[in-house]
Amino acid sequence: MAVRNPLEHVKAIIKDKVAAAYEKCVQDGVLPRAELADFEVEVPKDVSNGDFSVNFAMKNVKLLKKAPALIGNEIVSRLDKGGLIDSVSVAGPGFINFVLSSQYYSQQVDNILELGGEFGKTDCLHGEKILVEFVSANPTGPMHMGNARGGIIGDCLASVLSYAGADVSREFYVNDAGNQVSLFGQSLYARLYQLKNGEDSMEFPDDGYHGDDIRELAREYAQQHEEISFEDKPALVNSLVAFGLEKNIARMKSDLKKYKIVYDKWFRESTLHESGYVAETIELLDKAGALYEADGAKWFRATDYGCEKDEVMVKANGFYTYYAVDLAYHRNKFAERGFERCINVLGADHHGHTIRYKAGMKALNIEPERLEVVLMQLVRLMRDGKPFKMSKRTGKSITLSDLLDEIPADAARFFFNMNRSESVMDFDLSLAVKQDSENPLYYVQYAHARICSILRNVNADVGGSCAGYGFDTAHERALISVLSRFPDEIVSAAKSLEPSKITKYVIDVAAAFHSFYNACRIKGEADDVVRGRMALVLCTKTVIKNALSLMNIEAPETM
RNA sequence: GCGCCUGUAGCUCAGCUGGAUAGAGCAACUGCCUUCUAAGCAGUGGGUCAGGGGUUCGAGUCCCUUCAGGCGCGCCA
Repeated sequence: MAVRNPLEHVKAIIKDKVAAAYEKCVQDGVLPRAELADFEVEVPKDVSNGDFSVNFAMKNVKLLKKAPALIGNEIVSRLDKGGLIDSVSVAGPGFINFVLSSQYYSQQVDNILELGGEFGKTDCLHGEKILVEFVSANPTGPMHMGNARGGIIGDCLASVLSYAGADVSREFYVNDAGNQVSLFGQSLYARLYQLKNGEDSMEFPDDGYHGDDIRELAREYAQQHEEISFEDKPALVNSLVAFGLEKNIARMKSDLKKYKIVYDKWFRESTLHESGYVAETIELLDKAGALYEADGAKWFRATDYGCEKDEVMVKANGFYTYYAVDLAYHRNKFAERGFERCINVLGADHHGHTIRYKAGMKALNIEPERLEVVLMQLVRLMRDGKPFKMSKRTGKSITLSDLLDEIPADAARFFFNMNRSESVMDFDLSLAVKQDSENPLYYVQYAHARICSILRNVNADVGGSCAGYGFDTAHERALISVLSRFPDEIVSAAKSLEPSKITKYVIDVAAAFHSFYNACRIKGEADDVVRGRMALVLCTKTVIKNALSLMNIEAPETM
């Protein structure tokens, strides 16, 4: 019977054994009975301290009124070792350290072999329905570097959550209505007019979109429409907006696809207006007594729900604010579509939104904890160790597709998921494109390719079992304990909403493997050694492959 | 002014719900290929965990405070 999370499993066993030993201590009268503080079983940083350590004695030093070392010794002398444990000792400030047996190690290896492609998956989120919204860039122009990072973080986070057993949807919210879109239309109109009547025929709106992509769209529009009449401006603007949005959205989809990001849903803001959902949301707030009128506008009493100031919902000109629409969108996620949790990956410049969303949710009677925000610091682009300047004059900066012209999608995916999202990130283009050890992706992929090479070169009947081989060397054991951690790493990444942990982890796996590879030969060793080590190599391959496939990165057979 | 985030080795960053002598990678130096991929391994040097208080068996981690950097505070989105 395979164990999905072996580390958690063995920790629970050890914990029970310690608790039972304490019970014996009480019966023997060497320790007083007390309501125990919770204690932990953990993997020591320094593996020479053992496979697992328990802080029972330190946690309960006050309750038990004895020195930690003494408590530890009493526990150890009454501990039932069973087949799993080789030795137990007390060390340092009072840790009870466990060294596990050969049997334990071969069990771990067989367990991973048995689970294969399933190893790493757990059901710690047992089917929770979770929506992850990420990127959601304005469709008024091309995507930039911030979107590149947010895209990877969101995509990998979604994968982590589904490995942890959740029912996950990826969503892109398309702002295809509102003020920005109307500006987009005005900009397109102006460029089209200039195109037909000369550059100086019309002044370009100050707050319009100055990028070249707008000119390009106007040109394409002109090519595809023979008769263009400037007389009915609203009609032309509408037509331009529809044209431009479709072009831009299609382009975002294809850029993201190159980046291996595929969404379950592209949710359009306009649908919230068309269905009357925004109006309905405002009505609900009104009924809850959370609205008032002032200066011709409708305000939300956000201060009653923990905000610093109230917010306008309906402007004096009758239009909804961005905030009102966004709140309706969030109500739609929870109330209409039944997501239990929603996670938004946002750039740090949007952090002020969080408290306002939550205030609105409270007023709408939706538990605010169900919305979680992953704040992502922005990316500083570097080249050869120096900040990479983008030209302001032309309005040009590095777009997501420019990035993919320079570096492979996998390298970008790995890099953008290396740091925790809240750290400010320097992204060095010249480093990412280098195919050597400076890029940790190749370090990991190299480990996988090496493994595949071993599998090609060594003829061994590994048949899915290490057949009880003891794994007595430090390198073998270190590798096995790293491998066993995988499901636990997924759980930890899922709980902290931090997919970068998986990247860090897979680097650890590669390091443990390379180390093992250099210390332990396989070819030419005795039969049982060959069988055991080949099984271990297969396990390592499984873990690297599973972790990389979670990140949607290739695991090459040769390099 | 108020709020959020950040500050760990020369550089880029880890450090799990507080745990043992604070760790990797890069850069520098020294070793290791007649045997499974040297895109690798082993080793050396490198630190006032921004500063100062506090909480306790124990603080890089929690609380307070000062300093430094980033960002946000529109009837923009």
